[in-house]
Amino acid sequence: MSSADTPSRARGASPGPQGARPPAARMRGSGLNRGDQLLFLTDAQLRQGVELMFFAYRDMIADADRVLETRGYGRAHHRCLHFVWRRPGMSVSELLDTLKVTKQSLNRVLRQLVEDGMIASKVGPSDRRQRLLTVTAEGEALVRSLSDAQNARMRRVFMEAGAEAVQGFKTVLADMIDEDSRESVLALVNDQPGA
Amino acid sequence: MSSADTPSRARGASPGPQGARPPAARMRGSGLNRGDQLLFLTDAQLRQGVELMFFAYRDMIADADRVLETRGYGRAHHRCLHFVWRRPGMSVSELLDTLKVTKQSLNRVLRQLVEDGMIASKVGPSDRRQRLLTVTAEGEALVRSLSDAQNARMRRVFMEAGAEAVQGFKTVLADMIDEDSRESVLALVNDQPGA
DNA sequence: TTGGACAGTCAACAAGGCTGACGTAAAATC
DNA sequence: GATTTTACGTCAGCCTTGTTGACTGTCCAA
Repeated sequence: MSSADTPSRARGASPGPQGARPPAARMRGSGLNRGDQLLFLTDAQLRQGVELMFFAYRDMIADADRVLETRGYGRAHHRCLHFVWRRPGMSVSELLDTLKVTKQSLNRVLRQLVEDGMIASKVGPSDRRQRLLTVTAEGEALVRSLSDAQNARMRRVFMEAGAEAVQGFKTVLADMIDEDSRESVLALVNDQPGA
Repeated sequence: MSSADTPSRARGASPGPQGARPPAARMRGSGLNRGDQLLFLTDAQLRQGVELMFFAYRDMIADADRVLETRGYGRAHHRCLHFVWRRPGMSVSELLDTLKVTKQSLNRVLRQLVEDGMIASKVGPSDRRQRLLTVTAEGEALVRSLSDAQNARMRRVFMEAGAEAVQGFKTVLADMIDEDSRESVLALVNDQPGA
């Protein structure tokens, strides 16, 4: 009620009831009037975006959770392991920056992973205050099984949705990242593992 | 390395380095060969999808967090409040189903919200075992300020990305939801607040 | 050489998940 | 009518993962 159907700082165009799944209303560039153009900016549409993020993220993360609990690890371990794998040799503070948690919080899981032989930590050659992190062979095996679990879902979804939808998906998500960190985050995301 | 560039149970087509932001490679339906068609299904592309979900979700949730901490509430309160607002008069067990947490976990935050006068709980008229939940005027004001915070980001993103990208974004997220619950979740998401 | 800045560690606490056990009332079933 | 099932609340205790505060070790510049 109230502001739910207002045109979001833009213009008036009531969304009206739409079936449980809008059948890919392929609106091409120029074949629509001003009202249609802004239809996707109503508060109801924005709320749908937020809610979809919640449900999709929850179910996506669950795939990895099932693998993690067999090892006695949590999501924090997963994130830590993943990004060290992505950027071998990164320092603790670099990892801190990408994860945006406190160093004390990170340290707990990092210590476990090092003790378990998943991550190797060695003193930086130029700056001996730093600990440079790499995943061990065992750690890489775990990373692989974790990403396999999540990739299976992604692969199915991408396949069903098609290349064009995937492109839109990535465009929107990239824009959603905080502007301050967007450039560096996208540099990490788009970095090829083999390069 | 290793399986990172393999064509994902499909075919071989190496992605190769691509600039920090693929400039909207608008591949229309039929103007591409088999290799191009499957380019978006490489493991590297799938990994990007997962990572983008992580970063976008993190930054999106942060908007609401800033509002919540001024009230002394957490994300659990937010979720609870939001879905009661979306489905006024829902029972505790219905809320349990949508949130997928245990009743003990929910009960802790729900009790607080009722005590604080954000949510009203009254005995069900037909089944007196049930507690039917609604948000109070005060609760609705909080919901509003929370969604305002998140909608601001969504609005900017949707505006910048355009209707077509938003369509793709929603298609992919909807497909990402567990198949068992997808239908009921989408019914909730697509339900118009005013209806 | 000394004081600040930085990297990382240890300790304690809080939020919010979880399981298990138990109680109570109401509904459903036998 | 007696029994079982369901809906909900609650107590107790555990775990993960976030927080702040206090601390050590290292580097560098005044």
